[in-house]
Amino acid sequence: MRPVTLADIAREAGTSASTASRALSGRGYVSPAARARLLAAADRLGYVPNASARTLKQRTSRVVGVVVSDLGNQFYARLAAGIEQTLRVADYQMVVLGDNSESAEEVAGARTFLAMRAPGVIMTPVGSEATELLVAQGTAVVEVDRQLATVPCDGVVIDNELGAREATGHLLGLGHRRVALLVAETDWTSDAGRLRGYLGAIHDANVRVDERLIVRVPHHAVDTEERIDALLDQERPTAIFAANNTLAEQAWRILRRRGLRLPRDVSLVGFDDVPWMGMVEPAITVVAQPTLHMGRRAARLLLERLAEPGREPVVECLQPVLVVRGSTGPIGH
Amino acid sequence: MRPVTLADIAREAGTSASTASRALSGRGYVSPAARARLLAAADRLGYVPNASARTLKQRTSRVVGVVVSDLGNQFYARLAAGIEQTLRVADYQMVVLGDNSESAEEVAGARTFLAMRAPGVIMTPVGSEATELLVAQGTAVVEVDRQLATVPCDGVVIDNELGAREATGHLLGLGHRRVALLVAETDWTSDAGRLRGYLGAIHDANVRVDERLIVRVPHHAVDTEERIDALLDQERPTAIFAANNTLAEQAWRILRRRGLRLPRDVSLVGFDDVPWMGMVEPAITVVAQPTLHMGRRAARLLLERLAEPGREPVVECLQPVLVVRGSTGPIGH
DNA sequence: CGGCGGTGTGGTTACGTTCTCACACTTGCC
DNA sequence: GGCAAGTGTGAGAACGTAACCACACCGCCG
Repeated sequence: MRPVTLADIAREAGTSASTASRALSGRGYVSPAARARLLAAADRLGYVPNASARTLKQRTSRVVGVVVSDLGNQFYARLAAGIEQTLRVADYQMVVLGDNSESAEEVAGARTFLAMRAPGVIMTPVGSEATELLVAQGTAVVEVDRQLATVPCDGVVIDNELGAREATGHLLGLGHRRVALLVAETDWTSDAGRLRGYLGAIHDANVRVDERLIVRVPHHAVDTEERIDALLDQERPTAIFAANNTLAEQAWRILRRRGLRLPRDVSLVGFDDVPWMGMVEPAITVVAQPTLHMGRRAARLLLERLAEPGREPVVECLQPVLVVRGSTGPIGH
Repeated sequence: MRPVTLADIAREAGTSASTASRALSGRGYVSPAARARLLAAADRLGYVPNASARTLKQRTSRVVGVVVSDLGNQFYARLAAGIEQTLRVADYQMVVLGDNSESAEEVAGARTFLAMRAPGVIMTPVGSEATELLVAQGTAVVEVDRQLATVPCDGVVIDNELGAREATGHLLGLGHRRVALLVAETDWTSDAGRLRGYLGAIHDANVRVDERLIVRVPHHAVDTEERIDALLDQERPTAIFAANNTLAEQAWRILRRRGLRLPRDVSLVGFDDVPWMGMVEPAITVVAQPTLHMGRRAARLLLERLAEPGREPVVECLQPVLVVRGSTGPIGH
């Protein structure tokens, strides 16, 4: 039951371990005859290479670390799916770790990946420490969805500002003047960009920004509903722009519970298209982002960097697209 | 920039590598003074243990392999999320691989995990070969969602037959007699159980089973819509039981496109509750399964087996629960 | 006082692979 | 004929850790 080693198949084929290694890894000279004997022996004995021995010797592994906030969230799951697909065809493995949007867990994850000698890590960053740690040790890092790094590294983001600007502009174009914004209270570039886009659109329309219409919801907040309720009670917005998919869902539930009709009583725009948004009646107007594609792109960027370590950092910015559906309409009277 | 090794911190603290190893791994005698010096040195130098060296030496790793059909499907993503949560607190890492419901890819994944010397693997199996391979090499395997293993191994499933029986019984109780079944055409226990539950309920109600009402949809089928259309055109069922979340979604879309009203024109029951089902109007009656919990349970089962390898295989069967919502009602006239 | 169990330490080896090097043999070319 | 370049092979040394073993010291008891 002891696993079969290179030495075993070398003995079986009557060669040395060196030759066996060359035959199976495909590097270096091996005569066709010897190669054939070795491959046959490996197959016969059911040889499985020992990845840790290889990693130890080569000082790098075929493992790419991925750290996302929460695999349960559709957005991160799709990101991971895209990453996995791309890595798999390149014969890399994906190790997924969840931080709970906690910087400490993210750093712990980084240490884990360093321990595994992962050549690269892809993450939706929460803080900058993890990236600093990794880059300092020579690990390639790709940030996805937002940029927090204080050191140069690759990234894949979408144009949050543009997306938010279009969403808000769409509402303003329909005549809305009291447009509320629900946004996560983070120091992330994603949320900052969406806020900026919102403000920019309002400014462009020569509407006065009303701070009371901007609801900043902290992470892990338990009183999100109360905040939205308060907004509706006190500010009576005619339209709401919910800047991520969970806020959109909560807003939608509250509006429905209150019996408010979309879009007659209030218009709603979300950010990040998830299945329910296209299925409810009326369907939700949303800024859609190519999530799966972002994952694929991030993985590809990482692979490129591994192939060419000296390359200048690249930050890819993808375009979101506003999908107008039934939840938005002209302002009521 | 060479990574810091045990030897480095041993030198720094004036001890041998052996002592350093004992101090940092916590196994064996080390004087408090030496331990303190070593921990300080490790911290100062930024020591990161080399996981591959450890794995090589100990002949086992802290990595658990997970292979699911498709991370993009909410069901598998939640499963993975539950697994990851549980593994993380036990200080194991999760490597996720997607087969595309292809047995060959599943086997390739198994080889990968053997190469990584993963002590255990959790999978939603597609074939039995991968499990056989793994178990033959001494790797613990937990099957989730369905059982295909030909060798004894642990498993976490839900009572598909019961769930389907309740769903079908619910429809029959509402007076439906032409109850169609949409089910995936696989040899998986999950689908087989759901079919059995459907048949059982119909039989119990003394209704004749009409084979034409049973639509078996092959994997990767491109003509699923046509099949459902044909069912509606030719058989005019008054109720449909869609035995997984994707079939439910397709059925729902077709019904809506045709302008059929739920539940007046036709009743619809799904299997596996996903967010949109509770949000559309009317909401979809569904057999809900504790997906996240299944993932957690599977991981826990694996950890238990790793702790006690000789234990008899355990197959945990969780209970689904029928959530009655608006998509089902008394038969029209 | 001799042995004995507990404490603490370091040397050495093994884990399985890849890589470097040395060497042997074959061609081909000046 | 000799020398260079190409082809093929094996010995041996890493890679960084943990386990095993030997040893040295302490206090204690008979």
